[in-house]
Amino acid sequence: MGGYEDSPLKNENGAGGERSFLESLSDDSLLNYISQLSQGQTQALPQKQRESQRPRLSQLVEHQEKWGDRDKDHDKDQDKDQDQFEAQAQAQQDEGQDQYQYRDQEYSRDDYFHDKARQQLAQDEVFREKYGGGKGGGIFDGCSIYINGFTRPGRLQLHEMIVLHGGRFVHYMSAKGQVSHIVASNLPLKKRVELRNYKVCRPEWIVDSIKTKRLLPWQNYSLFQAQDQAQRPLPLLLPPVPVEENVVDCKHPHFLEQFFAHSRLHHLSSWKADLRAHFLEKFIENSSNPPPQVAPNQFTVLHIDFDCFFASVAALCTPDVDISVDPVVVCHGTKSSDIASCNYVARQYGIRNGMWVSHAEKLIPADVKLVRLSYNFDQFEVKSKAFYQVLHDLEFQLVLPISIDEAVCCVTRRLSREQCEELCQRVRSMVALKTACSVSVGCSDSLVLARLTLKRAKPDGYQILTQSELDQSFLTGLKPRDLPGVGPSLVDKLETHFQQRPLDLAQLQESSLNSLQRCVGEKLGNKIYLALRGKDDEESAKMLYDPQSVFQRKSLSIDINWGVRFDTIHEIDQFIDRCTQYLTDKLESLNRATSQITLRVMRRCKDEAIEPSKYLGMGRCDPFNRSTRLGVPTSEPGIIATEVKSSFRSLGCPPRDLRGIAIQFKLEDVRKRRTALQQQLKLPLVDASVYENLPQDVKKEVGQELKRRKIGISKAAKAASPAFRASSYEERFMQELPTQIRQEVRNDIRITKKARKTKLGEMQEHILKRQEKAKNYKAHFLGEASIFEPIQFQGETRFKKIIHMVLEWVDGTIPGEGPHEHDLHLFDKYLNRLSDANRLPLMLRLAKLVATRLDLRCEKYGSSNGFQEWEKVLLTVILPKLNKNKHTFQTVRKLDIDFDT
DNA sequence: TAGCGTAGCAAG
DNA sequence: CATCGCTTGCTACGCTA
Repeated sequence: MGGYEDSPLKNENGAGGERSFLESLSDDSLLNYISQLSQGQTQALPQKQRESQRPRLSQLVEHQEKWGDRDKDHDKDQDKDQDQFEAQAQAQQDEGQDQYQYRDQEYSRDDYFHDKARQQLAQDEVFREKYGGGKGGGIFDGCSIYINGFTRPGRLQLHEMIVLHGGRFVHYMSAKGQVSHIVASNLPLKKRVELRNYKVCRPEWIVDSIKTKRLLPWQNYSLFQAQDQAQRPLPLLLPPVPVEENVVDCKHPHFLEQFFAHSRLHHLSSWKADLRAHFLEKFIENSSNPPPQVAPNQFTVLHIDFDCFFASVAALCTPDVDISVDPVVVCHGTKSSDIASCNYVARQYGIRNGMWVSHAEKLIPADVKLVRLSYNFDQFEVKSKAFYQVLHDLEFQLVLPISIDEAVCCVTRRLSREQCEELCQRVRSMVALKTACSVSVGCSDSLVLARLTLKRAKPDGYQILTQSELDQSFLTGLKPRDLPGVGPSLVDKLETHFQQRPLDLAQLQESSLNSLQRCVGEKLGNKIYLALRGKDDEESAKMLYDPQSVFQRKSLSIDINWGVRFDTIHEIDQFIDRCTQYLTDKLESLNRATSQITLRVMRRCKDEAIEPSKYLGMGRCDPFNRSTRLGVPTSEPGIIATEVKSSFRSLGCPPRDLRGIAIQFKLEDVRKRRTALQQQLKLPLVDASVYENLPQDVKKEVGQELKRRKIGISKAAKAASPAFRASSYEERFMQELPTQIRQEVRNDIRITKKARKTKLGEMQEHILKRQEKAKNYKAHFLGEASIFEPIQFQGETRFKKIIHMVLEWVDGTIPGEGPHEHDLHLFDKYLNRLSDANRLPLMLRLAKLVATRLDLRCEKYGSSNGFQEWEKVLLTVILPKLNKNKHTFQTVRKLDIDFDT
């Protein structure tokens, strides 16, 4: 089984930006190709040749068999489709809204576009012969040119010029490697980024080359240079664009980055994750040595923690601030800004961490000045590093990271009181020496007591107490809140349950296990019961006995609950895309995958002000959760984003009421992954013997490509026949739909298939059942921005009727002048509404049907204005809509249809 | 009764 | 100016097969 190190090939575009031949293949084609190579059926071409000739395996291997009688069958298929349509339409006439109908469409790869491309190549040839373009010796010999968007001169004229002068006119950007030049007059930013590695030039390149009768250097006509110059602001009219430093608009592409850069909580979380990862790394590295086994009750632990870490470090970095005299707080602002950390002088006035600055100001006497310091995240890291270095140098058997400023250190034997004293003092003086900050230390023979003694030791001190020394007097001064795992909510529960406010730990110790469990639940009750006796519960002790499992990452998530203000679902979609990208990048670097995604949406409470008192804060919100199982682990941003967007819609939160978003991935178990799962879940595998048989020169390349795609090489797979197990395209297609839609499609297929075979009665029963279900579903989810709102076109909401209408419209206008502008505008609006509602399958189906229609009429009307107009509509209106959601577009890419225009 | 999805909580 | 309310993991609880 090959390892899965970080993929070196990720997005690695070579000069010229061409994808390598292997990269351009779909998984199936790749596997097919490998197996053929292995059997010597396909000639392994040298790199150069492969690049230029670029055999379309998809065509060679899979099309050929079907090609012959495909055209003949086409009309028949179409009729059959229509019949099915009618049958369903009939059966569902009374349902009124059959919006969720999808049909078992064959989205096979031998599609309109391939047929079309073939035909057009042939046409070009005819054209060239007819008008006597140079056979060889043409100006554009060897150039494959693609025209993007509106140009001047127009597409048709350029097409003619290119073909007549020996060039190849590329109609669709299906495999980007096939294109040598792209001609465009203007490109939107997104496109520019996408195509930045291509030779993109203005149409004048073609015109001028023909004029001068030689191929001019394309660089002189580079579109990007021209556009960059055009976009540069005039120096006097516009003020210099400031470097955007503080982006607080969540619609801005760099919002996440900016927000995180300033968020203390984000820093705390990621520091913690880093520390844990680092710990694991070391732990595994050292596991060749005898691993530090902690025997039950035979250890000493020190819980070590900085005194008001942020405040101390920030004060150290600021001259004229004395942490022992001035009341210091660390915060961003002056009013509704959270206090991240305050020193003990400030605490004397009742100021606490988490309090708003405005509140703190009120607590301070008029003659005292509250010192507000800003965060210095870099310095926090520096101090923390020094801190952990000290701990490592002290040669504890275990240094368990709790957070940036806090650690639990373990000695795997019981130390005498004197030894404990010495150790505590040693730690404190060493840290003070290296960081100029004070830490406090709690020391005991259990984790929980170390934690409690630490509380007592603060600030700037240490305390030692063993389980046997624990008595009433120690507990008397402590509150339930001091127990680990007990927060405000549990305190309230306990105080209510025991009718004692405030509640003392000494009192609580007297209550029975049973009583505690009734109050807070089984496990928590037990945990508190044990803690009051100085003992660790099993869950907490795991940290000592099996730190590896405790520190192993089990989930990955992103939470944004500040600055979230959107107006439209598109903006939210974009935001989801960015969040997903952020997470999948991490997934990639962790080399892990997810198969369960949870979306949490924070929605403004009905009675909460639009703008809460905290600047850009979330205010009071209602949370909504939705989780989805993918069935197959993935790290593909496209698949994941589709899923999340779908979940978002199903929660029906109006865009303007959104105040927070969280996306969480449950991670696959690291040990089970890749071996058992791959086989169980039918991920494609390449047989090791097949791989071994590959010619040497290709083997390495193929190996890298397989790794990039996370396709395993299996020694176990059957040596002989099917070299891989790849699911059908239909299945693949389904895999990439949002689960919710997928379920509907599946359901539909099942019903259609069954209805074909079974008796009328059964069919009706099914339909009744489904109607019922659909009704319930609908009742549940009807709301703003729901995906289930009926979408109208020409006063019609039934999709099958709409399809009929559109097809009639297409048919009726092809022989003439094409669609009327007004009609087109209405159609465009309808498509937008579909797109807004994420009704991808409907859009796909519509696109596919129009494409098929054009295909059918091509022979007869191919040269008519109407046909060409419609072709333009397909390429510039319909398909770009599918492209708009790049993530869903993936589905399409896999099918080898390229919807780029 | 196990397993699932959702919600809530605590921690730093 | 404001302000940067994250992220992980456990537990409880209600529901359903």
